[in-house]
Amino acid sequence: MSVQRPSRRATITDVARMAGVSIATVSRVLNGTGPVADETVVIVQQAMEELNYTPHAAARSLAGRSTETIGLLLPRLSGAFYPPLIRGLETGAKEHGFDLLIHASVYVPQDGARRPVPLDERNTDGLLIFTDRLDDTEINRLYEQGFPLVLLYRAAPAGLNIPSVTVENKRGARSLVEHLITVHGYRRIAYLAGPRGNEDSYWRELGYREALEAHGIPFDPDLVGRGDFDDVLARSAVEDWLRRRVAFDAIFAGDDEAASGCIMALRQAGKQVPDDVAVVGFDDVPFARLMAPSLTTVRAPIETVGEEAVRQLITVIHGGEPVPFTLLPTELVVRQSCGCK
Amino acid sequence: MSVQRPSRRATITDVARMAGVSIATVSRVLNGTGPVADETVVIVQQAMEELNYTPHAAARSLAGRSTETIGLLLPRLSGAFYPPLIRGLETGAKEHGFDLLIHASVYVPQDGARRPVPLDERNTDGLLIFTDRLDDTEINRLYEQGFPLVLLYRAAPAGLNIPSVTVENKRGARSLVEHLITVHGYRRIAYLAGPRGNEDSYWRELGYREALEAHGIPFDPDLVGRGDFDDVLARSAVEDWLRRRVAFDAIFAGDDEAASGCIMALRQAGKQVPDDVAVVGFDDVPFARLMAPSLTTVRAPIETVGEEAVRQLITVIHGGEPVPFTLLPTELVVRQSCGCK
DNA sequence: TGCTATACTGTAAACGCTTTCAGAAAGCGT
DNA sequence: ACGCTTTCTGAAAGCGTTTACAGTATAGCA
Repeated sequence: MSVQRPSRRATITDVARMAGVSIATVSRVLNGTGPVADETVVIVQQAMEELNYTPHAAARSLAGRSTETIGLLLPRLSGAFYPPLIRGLETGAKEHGFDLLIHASVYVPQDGARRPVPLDERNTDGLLIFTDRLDDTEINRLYEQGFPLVLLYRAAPAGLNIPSVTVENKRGARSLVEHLITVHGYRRIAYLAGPRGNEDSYWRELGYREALEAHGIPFDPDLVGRGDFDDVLARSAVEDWLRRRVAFDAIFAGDDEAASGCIMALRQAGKQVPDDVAVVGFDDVPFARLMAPSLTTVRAPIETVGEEAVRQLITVIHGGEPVPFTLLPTELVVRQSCGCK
Repeated sequence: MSVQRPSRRATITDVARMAGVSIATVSRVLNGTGPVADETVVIVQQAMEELNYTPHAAARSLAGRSTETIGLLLPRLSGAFYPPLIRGLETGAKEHGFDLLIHASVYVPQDGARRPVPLDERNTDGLLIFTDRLDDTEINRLYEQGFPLVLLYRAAPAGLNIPSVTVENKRGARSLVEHLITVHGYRRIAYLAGPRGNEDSYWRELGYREALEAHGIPFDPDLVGRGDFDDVLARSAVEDWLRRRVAFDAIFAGDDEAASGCIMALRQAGKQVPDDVAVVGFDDVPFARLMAPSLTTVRAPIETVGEEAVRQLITVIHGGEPVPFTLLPTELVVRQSCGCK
């Protein structure tokens, strides 16, 4: 029985010493680079086993090897939207033998002592960037360096050839709003926009406007509010409308999360959904079908977006030619919150 | 206008060269260690600014400095349970100036070529470990090394003094089941357990049994199934019961996620909830109130668990004395899925 | 004036790894 | 016996930091 020293983690040197070889040889058997005698391989492997050796990732990447890890940068993780996305990403990553490290935090623009992003070209092999998590100058730097990047739910900045994957927002929104107009005859339809600058929101609003226009309904700026794709904010936005006695017979909430906020606000105010006011969302997150009333929405293949994004990223990492722009189809899902039954 | 070299990231050496000082000095102004002439500080800072310098985290931690980062290890991120937890963790981390890095992946026990966990004592200052994400031997190693650890939703392995934070599962479950018994008169109450070995599930089942016993209802093993805290699995578990014509008048689904699966299964089978079968969950995730029928459940302060866990972890990191075991109170939330109105 | 303390700065080692280079040993054809 | 490959191995440099250590001025003090 050996003395258990205050177990420092075993290093490559420890393994080398125990196996009676040089660290170079250990490195070789570890990575399968260069020829090593079968006999030596066995000895080294035993030593690694014995010492429970795990290579030090930081040292590894410092010494210039790939990390087998991809990073995901997003502003936050709270919300029903993210779980399917993450699931897709994980599925994709696992499939290709990559690890996924996630950093969720809002991007704080240029303020003197800004924190560096803890996930970058130095500890990952590639980065998935969700919406506006990283600003264009940083994206530029990474891009010019040739670092593998894939954008989620946003297009690449002008001139940069960065693959991006998103969904058919405009088309989905348009068919959703047209459903409200043609099937239910609503004409005062409100829209709750997402966060400022958000691309999804931009396209959804465009779809909304197109639908109105196609049916001769004038666009009324009073009927556009900010829900920020967030239940709490959407709720207060609707409360505000109610207080100001804005008249509407339906709300396109921007996304499902916001839709749930709308429903809470309306219910609180004693309005029936969908009888008094119809509410529709976007995304078809898992709980949409479980809501009361079940939510009419647009199915966006969130999980597929994740898988596809990873696929593109790994293509880039392997030096392949990615699909520059992937637009996944959306589909209207009619349930009850629009007035259908 | 200067020539734009294929922008390699600036290193401390670049900064030193530009400022005309040694790298030691740069390091000193960077970390505020050791005395540096005010004048020099300015010059160095300008150089850093100019070069857009960011220290290389991996190199830093290699050289033995703290990382200002804490890691979160969990089996997965999909499910309504996680967003509030993450939110709590982020709030806590941000509050203390730490970054949070997340690795979500099931733990694969001892199979020869097992992947090392990409988050450990070498790139974080401390680790938050959710349920059974890491096995006891690894926890042991980290612990003996004196590495800061906090356990979420599980107690420390015997003998190890690792802080852990969880919720009053047993008490919550008991009051939930007692509600079903005393208020609604149900006697055939089924229970859907969580994943094998899961502590939450263990205590909830204990609470369930206590409630039965306290009211003279014999425990029937046929009424215990596996839902794994997952909607899909819970759904098929219920379908299985239905197929086998097991009789029950209420289901305690283990958690809210599983409850939603139960409701889908029952609805599919033409059963009314709560009229034919009552369903209750646990956790009170955000969508519980929005479900149809709205879900009777137990409010577990998930977000608070997160905040508290970070607080403990950071206490340990700073060398303080943590609270060894934090048990947060739960509270019965009566809505409609139990039969109340 | 010379001495010592003080303020500042640079040199170099170390962290754990990969990789280039060169050398040793063994096999082969002549 | 000779030289040439081929196979295997080790020494050492380098990745970007921190930090002990060793300076070098400068100021203060006798």
